[in-house]
Amino acid sequence: MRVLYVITEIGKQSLSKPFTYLYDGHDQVDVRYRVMVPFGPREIMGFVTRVVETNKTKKELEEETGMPLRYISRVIDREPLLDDELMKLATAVADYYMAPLISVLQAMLPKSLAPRRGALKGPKEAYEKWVRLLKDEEKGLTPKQVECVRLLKRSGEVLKKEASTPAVVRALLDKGILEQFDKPRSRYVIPEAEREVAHEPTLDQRNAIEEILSSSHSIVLLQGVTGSGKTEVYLRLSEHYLQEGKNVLMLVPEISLTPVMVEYFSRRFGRVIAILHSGLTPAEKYDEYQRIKRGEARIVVGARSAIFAPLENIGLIVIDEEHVDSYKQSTAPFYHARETAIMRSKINGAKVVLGSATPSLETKARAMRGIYGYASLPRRISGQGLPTTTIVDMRSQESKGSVKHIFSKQLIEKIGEKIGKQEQVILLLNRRGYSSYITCEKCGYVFECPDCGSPLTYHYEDQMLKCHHCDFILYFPKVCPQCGSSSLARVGFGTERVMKEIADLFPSARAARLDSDAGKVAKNVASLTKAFKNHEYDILVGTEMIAKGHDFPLVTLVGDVLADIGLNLSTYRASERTFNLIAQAVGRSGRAKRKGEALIQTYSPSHYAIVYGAKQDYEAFFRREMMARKTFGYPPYYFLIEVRFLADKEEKAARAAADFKRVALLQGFKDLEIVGPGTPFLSFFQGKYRRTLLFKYKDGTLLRRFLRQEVERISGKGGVEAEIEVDPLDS
DNA sequence: TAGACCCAATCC
DNA sequence: GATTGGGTCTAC
Repeated sequence: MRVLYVITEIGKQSLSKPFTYLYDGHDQVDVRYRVMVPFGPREIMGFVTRVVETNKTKKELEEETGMPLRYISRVIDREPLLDDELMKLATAVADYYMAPLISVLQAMLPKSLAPRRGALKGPKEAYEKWVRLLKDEEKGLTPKQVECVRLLKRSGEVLKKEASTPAVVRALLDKGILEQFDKPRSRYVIPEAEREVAHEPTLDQRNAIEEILSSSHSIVLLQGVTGSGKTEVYLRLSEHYLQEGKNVLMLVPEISLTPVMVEYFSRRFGRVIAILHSGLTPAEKYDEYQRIKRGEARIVVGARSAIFAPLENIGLIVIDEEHVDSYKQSTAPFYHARETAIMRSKINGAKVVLGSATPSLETKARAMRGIYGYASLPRRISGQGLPTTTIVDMRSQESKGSVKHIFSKQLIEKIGEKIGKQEQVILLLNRRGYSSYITCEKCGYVFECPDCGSPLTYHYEDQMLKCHHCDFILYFPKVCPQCGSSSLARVGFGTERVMKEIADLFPSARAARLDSDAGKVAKNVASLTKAFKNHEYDILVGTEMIAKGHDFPLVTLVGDVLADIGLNLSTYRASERTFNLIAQAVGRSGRAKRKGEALIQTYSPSHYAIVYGAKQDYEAFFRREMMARKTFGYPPYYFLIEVRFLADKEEKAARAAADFKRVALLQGFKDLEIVGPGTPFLSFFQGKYRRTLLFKYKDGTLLRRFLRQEVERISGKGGVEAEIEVDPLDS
């Protein structure tokens, strides 16, 4: 007889302890195996964390534990689900982020291998489902269905899962408006890129490589200005570790940046690369996962979740653009890929390289204190200096009626000049849609999202009002629902509006737009960037998506249409984000032979994030921002943990938060400040009211234990759910 | 007073 | 997360 300790697939704080089951069958079963277990009246999946062999009978064991024990229903795996290294990593992540271990396991494995029931009907099929439009009809459809129809009208054939939510697609298929068809799965075949002959690294690059390899630190910050050739350093380092027989994990901040990185690596190293990110179809992801596990790949390139790749014998982990927020998962277990990489290197001894032109304050501070090693690339590889930047004070621009111009005179002149010279222009505006909100000029009514209360953004392309925070959408109505007036004003502007202004001002210019609306379908991002690179367009308009990573040699002007967006967000990182975005955007300009220029339009021309961003003066920004962090008690001087309370009644959430704070204060922790109870930006969302408490502390050993216990204790009681996020970025 | 409905405790 | 059972409300 074997006693199995099993954690269940239910990733809830209150259920994160192991349950005890019995097994006397003949199948192989051990720790790290998945099993099906009876759980109350039903059957769920579990994951074995401990096995004890015994000669005792069921009865004796039940007497011993003082509760009735049940037998597991069956064993699922034929071998352990994870190797020792990944299991240790999962435990470390669960521990640090105070998350249920099962939720970490679920986050790190492909759906069909995760410990959850859904994995049983997992996707191992060799094809994938696509949809296309059968008839162009919108009558009698819900807004979401219409949105889907219009997307297909624009994009043609689309992967089923990219078209819309499953329910919407199902409905449209039933109505005969869409048709579904199978395409052979395009297993991500790495394009057999022509092998390049590696050119000589520059002196700076050689120094950086030498510094990283000889550093006694296992974690090294590689700080290099935009266009300084960080990628070449990654490639050279990879070559070094591959030659030593070690493998390489290469992380990029976004899925859309993987193809570029894959191309660099495949040109240098051929086909030993695997790709891992959440944009792959389930079948592709399963394939790649197994391929890595079988040892067929030496290099894994991917986004956040690729930090959990089952790659063995890793010698090097690179986190490119380590400062980017998307490395932090915004749902449980809320892990950060950079911190996870560091945990992994402690387990497997790999070297971690954190690359950035504008490192996060945390990373830079640790490098300066000697906790991390440091290497730098101070010059651009082209020999070009950084672009000349100009800050344009929009307050002094003439007004056209009551509406401010979107473009200053200076920017219009510059755009004309550049496209006249057959050079390219990037216009950055970190806001999607046409106008930021719609208001009635008669009664002042503002269209708001009924689900979360934020204003709805008007989208010209499909004539819809959309919520940018949840997935609510609505037809653009002709009249005000409050007073019936038809004078609805479109206030504020987004990327769609910029496109329209460009079309009016420069009718002959070829302009393209790239944001997450246009890039909804993954292939669009790749084809648009490629087309722009080939000079099929003169102007590229987009959100921060276009500011990162890409190398467009013909771009000599970057215009930041409104740098203030984001500066007023209620997060302690508002300045850092604004600075990063400006610095990254400016860095897109003049990367090749021709000198670049950048123009920053703003209503806060003296804000330090904008001034230093325009100058790309990272060091000055760092010093100034560190002062602010120290004064206000934020990272890297203090650690943060946010506890959120969700309930169906506002008072319940508020009461739970207040009670929690009172209990916490009674503990008398030193150097602890509790901010709140606060009302988060989305105070009502998905049918739940929210309140938050922010814990700011220096030494968390006792506090962390208390928080975990207390959250576990109150969670699920009195209709309130509590949730912990360690190191929140948005507080 | 039976049936509908809601909530929250329980799951090994 | 899903189920159940108990408590309370409601309609006749």
